[in-house]
Amino acid sequence: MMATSKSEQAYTLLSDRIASGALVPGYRLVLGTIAAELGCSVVPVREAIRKLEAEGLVLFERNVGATVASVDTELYLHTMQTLSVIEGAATALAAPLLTPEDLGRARAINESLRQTLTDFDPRRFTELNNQFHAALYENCPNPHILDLVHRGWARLAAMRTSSFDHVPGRAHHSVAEHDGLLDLLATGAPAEEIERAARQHRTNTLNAYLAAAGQPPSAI
Amino acid sequence: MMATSKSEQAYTLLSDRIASGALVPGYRLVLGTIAAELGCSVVPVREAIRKLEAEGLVLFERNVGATVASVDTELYLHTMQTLSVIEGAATALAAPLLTPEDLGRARAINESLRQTLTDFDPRRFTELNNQFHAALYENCPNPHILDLVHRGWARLAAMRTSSFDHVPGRAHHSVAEHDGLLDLLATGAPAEEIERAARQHRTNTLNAYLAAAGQPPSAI
DNA sequence: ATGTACGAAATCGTATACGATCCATCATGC
DNA sequence: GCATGATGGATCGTATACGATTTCGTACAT
Repeated sequence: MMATSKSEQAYTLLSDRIASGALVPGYRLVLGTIAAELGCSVVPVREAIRKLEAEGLVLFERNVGATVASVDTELYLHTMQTLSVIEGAATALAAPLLTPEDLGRARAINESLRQTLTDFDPRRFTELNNQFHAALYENCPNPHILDLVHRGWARLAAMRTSSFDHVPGRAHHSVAEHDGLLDLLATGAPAEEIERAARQHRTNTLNAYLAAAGQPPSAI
Repeated sequence: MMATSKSEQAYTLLSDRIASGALVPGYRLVLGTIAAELGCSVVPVREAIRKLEAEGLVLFERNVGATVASVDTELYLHTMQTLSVIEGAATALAAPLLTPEDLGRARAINESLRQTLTDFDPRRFTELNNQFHAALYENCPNPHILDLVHRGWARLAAMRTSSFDHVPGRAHHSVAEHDGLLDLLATGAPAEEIERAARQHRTNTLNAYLAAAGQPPSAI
């Protein structure tokens, strides 16, 4: 009858809205309101919020309520740093399993990225950029690492604000670095080298943000 | 009146029991039973289980129920691999903040470890080993990474089985590798080098397990 | 004007209740 | 004997209800 439970529906709904930015950080999540909108009672909504809390997407205060995790520059940058580490590992682990078709798709996506550079649209760039990296690490044989990458992205998406959407010139470098990464993968470079390159690519972006925030570059 | 909510009590209770091994993997968590034991209704227990599910400690199947995440050799090893990556990064990031006192404490713990080698007790060794590593990475400036390390340990503790408690000879190597790591830290080696050493140390343990399971060593 | 006390409204936390679903057991037919 | 289908019990999923707690506005005293 019902394919998914109401608590899962609530979880998906809220999760999507936070990721899409429809629910801005700091927004107050009132149980009754959400329940009314979903056409259910508060119990499933509470469960959904508990899950979101465990993932760090919302803050839950006893007897006060839940709010979308607030934008915290520091946390945002820390999450990026974490992601650079995890995604580097994921890419290295997935590399031996990449088929020529996978690489071809990744190259095609990167060409699309290159085209967006002339008429830059941050949202589209981010979207394609995610697709590019996902293509490289998606068949990582360690599901645990893959899960962490996905969670990391969810957090970043939830916290993304206009102030971080674009660092001038970074997009051009990014596309070029993608080329380098693809070449490494095509030549079957050792795992360690791939990991270093993938992480460095992410760290470069992180450092661009850090520099914009007047902070020293990442130590790793 | 009530310091913590019942759902948090339930969460803590179950979390502790799983970590301590009192609840073995595969154990069926029946809402009503747990609720009765806690002296509360099922609603808070459900919330607690949702949180545990989000952390990967329990499996939750719709209309069927929750079970403690089952022992899965593959998942166990994957979690170790993940931890080697995260903990390496955490150690590298924490290294510049280590005080001589911190290093002294770590050395003392490693000496305790060395002493246990003569009359080997796997449980005590594991406990001290955790203390040693925690001393090195505990003041990692990236709370997100630190959180992942803690969660990784919780998962490993929850899944630990007798079959993985001990790989012959590994403990001796481990203590020696600790010495090497301490020396690196004392001389203020670059972050990259520390990360590699910390990760390699973990990867060696992982590979010992993999070898025992007749599998090839980790690629990273 | 500022701070405090109080009361009302909003919201949370959880017990209870009951329908929905699943699983095990047993009966039935082949 | 084995497959198939019915039945009862166990368990889950969630609506509802109500007490507990916080928050906010208002009145009052300083």
